[in-house]
Amino acid sequence: MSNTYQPPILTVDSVIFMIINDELSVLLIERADEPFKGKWALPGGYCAAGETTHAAMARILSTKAGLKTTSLSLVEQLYTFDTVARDPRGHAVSVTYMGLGEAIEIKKSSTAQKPQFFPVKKLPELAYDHGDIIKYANDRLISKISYTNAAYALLPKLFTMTQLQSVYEAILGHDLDKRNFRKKYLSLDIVEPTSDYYQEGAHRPAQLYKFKQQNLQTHSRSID
Amino acid sequence: MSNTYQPPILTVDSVIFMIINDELSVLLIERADEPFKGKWALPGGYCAAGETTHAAMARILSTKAGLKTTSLSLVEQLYTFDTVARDPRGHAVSVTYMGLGEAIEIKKSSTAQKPQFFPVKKLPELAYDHGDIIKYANDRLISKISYTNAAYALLPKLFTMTQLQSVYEAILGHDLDKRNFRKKYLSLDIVEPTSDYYQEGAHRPAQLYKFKQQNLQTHSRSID
DNA sequence: ACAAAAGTGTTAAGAATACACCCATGT
DNA sequence: ACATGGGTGTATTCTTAACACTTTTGT
Repeated sequence: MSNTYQPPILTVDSVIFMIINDELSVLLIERADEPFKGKWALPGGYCAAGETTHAAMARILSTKAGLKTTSLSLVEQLYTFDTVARDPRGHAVSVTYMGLGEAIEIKKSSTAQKPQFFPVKKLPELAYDHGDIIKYANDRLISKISYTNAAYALLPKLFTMTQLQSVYEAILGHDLDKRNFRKKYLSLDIVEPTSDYYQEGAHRPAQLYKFKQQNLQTHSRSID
Repeated sequence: MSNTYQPPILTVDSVIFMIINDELSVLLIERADEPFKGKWALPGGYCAAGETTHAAMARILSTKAGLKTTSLSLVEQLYTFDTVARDPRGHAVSVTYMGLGEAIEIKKSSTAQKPQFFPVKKLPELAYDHGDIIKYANDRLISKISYTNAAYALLPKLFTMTQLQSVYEAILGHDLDKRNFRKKYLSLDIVEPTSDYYQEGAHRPAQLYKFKQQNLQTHSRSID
């Protein structure tokens, strides 16, 4: 309004989930400086005038975690936290995003900030309110995967029904019945079988499936 | 990062819903100045350093629309929009909130900006991207009312089953079967009958019910 | 007696759950 | 031949959906 208007500091934090060894895992960075030096934090940083929050997220992920946004198959805004006393520099507002991708190797050499994935069940000591943010993201992911095809973003293009089921089990945190899961998932009509098979180990090869759509779609019934 | 850091402009916009004459309606203000002079807009304004977005929303609703936040039984953050070219003054980020309340009279005298409720089916010409924001809020409301007790925020403490059903019909946009609605809603165990009755017109009086909880609760099955 | 909204039950179809064995492969 | 994970069907219970008449009141 007046020419003395001073906006709050605006930051962006990202919760990047991947399934690693059948566990839902989140990308964290060890803080090199105070505050919270030595603690682990979500990749985050400042959003500047003229830069969208989404662009800021992409820039920060790339520079601080060596992760290209192109490795993420699904990015969704989560929530905007008022964090009046969170940053010692004063009042800040933090826009948070959730990103999902197929498991990849992070190049540790690309930064001094040691990006690393941790299973959400075994998190280290966290900086700021990042524990709350991860909890919020995890809750959102549980509901997204229940009523949408979001699992496509955590799997390779072709995958077996067992892999798909284990993504659900990792996120929902409980086991599912194999027969019921397959029956219901196929009846949702969002995946289709391919003519390829995946052979691994001393057992029958598994048929490979793919999602009909590689973008977020809501389906009729929910999985839980 | 550096001492030359300049954050984007931060604004807050509110989508206030009430049920008026059995129609879902949204609070709008006629713009007195350019840009979009004469068009209708969501109540919104700047968020300043040291002020949380929620506090900014309360202040703006009160000063621009004469509406106290205490008239709202449920306030929920919706989404944060990057609006690079939205405000002619340059890059802005807008945090949006949805507020639900029981239908009340707005004191028009309290401001020059003519706050007024419009049915969401019959909106006037809107400023900025406020049509998109209202659509987003409406979608969120539809899903919230389907799997939570959010309807409590749009009704008086005591209400009849017919009133409750008509809240659902106004939001979902289609009619529901009276017997099935009552059976299912009662089986959710989130409302309870009182010993009071509501007598209006030349017909049998209606039993009054109340919600067991006056805060947001997720329930097991969904209404649609 | 009539108009107007309140209130109430049954049946059929669809969805969810529980549960155990055979199949194809490598060693 | 055996170990390993892949793949499949049925019976029961629960949930949803479709549908019409009686009750209570004021005029």
